[in-house]
Amino acid sequence: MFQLDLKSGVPICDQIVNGFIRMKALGLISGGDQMPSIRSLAIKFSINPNTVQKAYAILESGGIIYSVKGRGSFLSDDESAHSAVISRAKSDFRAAVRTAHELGLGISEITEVINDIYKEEKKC
Amino acid sequence: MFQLDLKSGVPICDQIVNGFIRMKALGLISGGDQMPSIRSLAIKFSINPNTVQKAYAILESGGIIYSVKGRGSFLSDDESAHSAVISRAKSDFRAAVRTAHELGLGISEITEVINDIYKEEKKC
DNA sequence: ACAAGTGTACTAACACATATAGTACAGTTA
DNA sequence: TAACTGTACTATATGTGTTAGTACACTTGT
Repeated sequence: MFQLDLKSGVPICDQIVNGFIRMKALGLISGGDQMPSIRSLAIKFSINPNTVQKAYAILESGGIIYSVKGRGSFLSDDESAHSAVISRAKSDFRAAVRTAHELGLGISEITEVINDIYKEEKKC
Repeated sequence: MFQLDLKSGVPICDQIVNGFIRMKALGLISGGDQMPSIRSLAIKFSINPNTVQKAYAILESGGIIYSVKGRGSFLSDDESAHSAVISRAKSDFRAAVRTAHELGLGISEITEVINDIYKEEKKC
């Protein structure tokens, strides 16, 4: 399970959303798996249930999970929903690159950062 | 001179800060150059002078510019201040890459975005 | 049937950041 | 002196994020 950084400035609900997407991407969870209940996750993270609910609502609006009243929330089998979220992440990343470009970062410095973080994949 | 996107969600003061840093990086302005006055820039962009003042305060706190009461604001000669800001931008970009990596974006998708935005530089 | 757990849907309040509006003061320059 | 400059306030409005509390409908296990 992922962790939260309450003082990072990143909205908690976004951290929860990204946490589950990351777990899906890493194969730690897969389609059909039951999500933690809203209340239990709120207790675990010592945050408000409404915040978890908001995160789950975001995940459900994106088709990443589906919820059944009285039963719980489950990870969707729909791979296209997951890839759509990845597409949105790509869009966010594009904005970050654009900002870096505007501030004068050269392509060499950019690729340096990329290679640093993706070094494991490059070895393959 | 750069332009503002009032509906981008990016704070206006940040856009102003980044705009001048970008101009410095591109060589459009250099150390000792006089900055536009707070009021004139506010009129030019049709925004509140306080917003410009906040942007200038950020730039001054970072050593990018210095202000003289009654005379105006001027671009600093201190290159280390500018490089420090670039360093911070690099750090922010690193965080964005890390997020993209965590969400499962492959290096091919990453490089695709990079090449798209830096295409002009690649031609050189 | 009952209790416990589940998602869902509200309203209210608070904190914070952003931006606007207006005013005032101190210093410089022509 | 007039017009410009930066600086420093207060106040207001807006939007977002979070917390708090309540209520309802549904499912599951006993």
